[in-house]
Amino acid sequence: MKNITEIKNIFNIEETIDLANTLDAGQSFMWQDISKREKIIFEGYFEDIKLHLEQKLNYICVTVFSDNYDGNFSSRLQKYLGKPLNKIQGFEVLLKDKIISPVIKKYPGLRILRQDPWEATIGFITSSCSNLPRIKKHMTQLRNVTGGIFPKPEDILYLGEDDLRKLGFGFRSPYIINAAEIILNENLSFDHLEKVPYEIALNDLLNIHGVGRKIADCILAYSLDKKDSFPVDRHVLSGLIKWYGLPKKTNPVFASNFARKKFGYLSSYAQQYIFHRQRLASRALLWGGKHRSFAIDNDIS
DNA sequence: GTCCAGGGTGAAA
DNA sequence: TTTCACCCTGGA
Repeated sequence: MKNITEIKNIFNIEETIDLANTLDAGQSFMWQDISKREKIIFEGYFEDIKLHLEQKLNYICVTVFSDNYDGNFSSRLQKYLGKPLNKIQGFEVLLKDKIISPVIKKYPGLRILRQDPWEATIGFITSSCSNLPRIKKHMTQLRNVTGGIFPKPEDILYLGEDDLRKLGFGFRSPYIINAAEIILNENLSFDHLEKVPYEIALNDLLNIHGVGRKIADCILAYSLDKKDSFPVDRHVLSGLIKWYGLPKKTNPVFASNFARKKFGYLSSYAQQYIFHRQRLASRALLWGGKHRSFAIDNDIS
């Protein structure tokens, strides 16, 4: 049913951002691809306000379905959308990497998001041993339970494990409860994690039951701006083995430490590009194949 | 319809 | 250090 009281506000973000590969390729599970015909549009929420982001050549057209936002909304949204690699000091090092360099040239508009850490934590706990469509479905359902506003830790506890299981979270349900408890008991503060170095933030996150190294690294990289985090999932692991000479049976923690040492503060970008290369390689679409990217090559070429 | 595997983790061998 | 169960569902 169409909501006749729906208010639309439109503004543009005058920057090149590759929406599809930034919002809808594993960093976030909060965006739905609602593209039709030639238009690339993603629907999602920022600060619990419903948005449409439409991919234009050199900018993003933002439609806000609310009147309830302030003058700094746009700049906070820009911060959420992160920075392109070429705005990171010393990024040229990655151009010298034979594996990463061609992917950078293909996807210069790929960014690292700065999501809300609480939402990211729930999202990545949910991602464990699941797949993209299902994770997104769960995240959407969870948001809908609380009327379009993403549930706070207290809402999660109010829901309880049984209701989470009914929503389909399965064995991840108690993990989500535990995350909420740890936040409410003030044993973990995301504001604090943002300020401390990677290692300390990592150890704090590992206290959440159901958060291991991979999920912690995702939270650190994609919501807490820890650019020296390098999440290793099965795809990235096989990429590292295939392209960087790691032994066949390397475990993910060793691989992550190896990559962090190699890429330093460019780790999260390096990881995304290796992930994309592996993702495309596995679909045999990399060179010359059809793919969805409306990124415009500006000053990286 | 049935079968399998999916961006992992924690506990038990 | 290695193996296994854990929930559930999209896609073959």
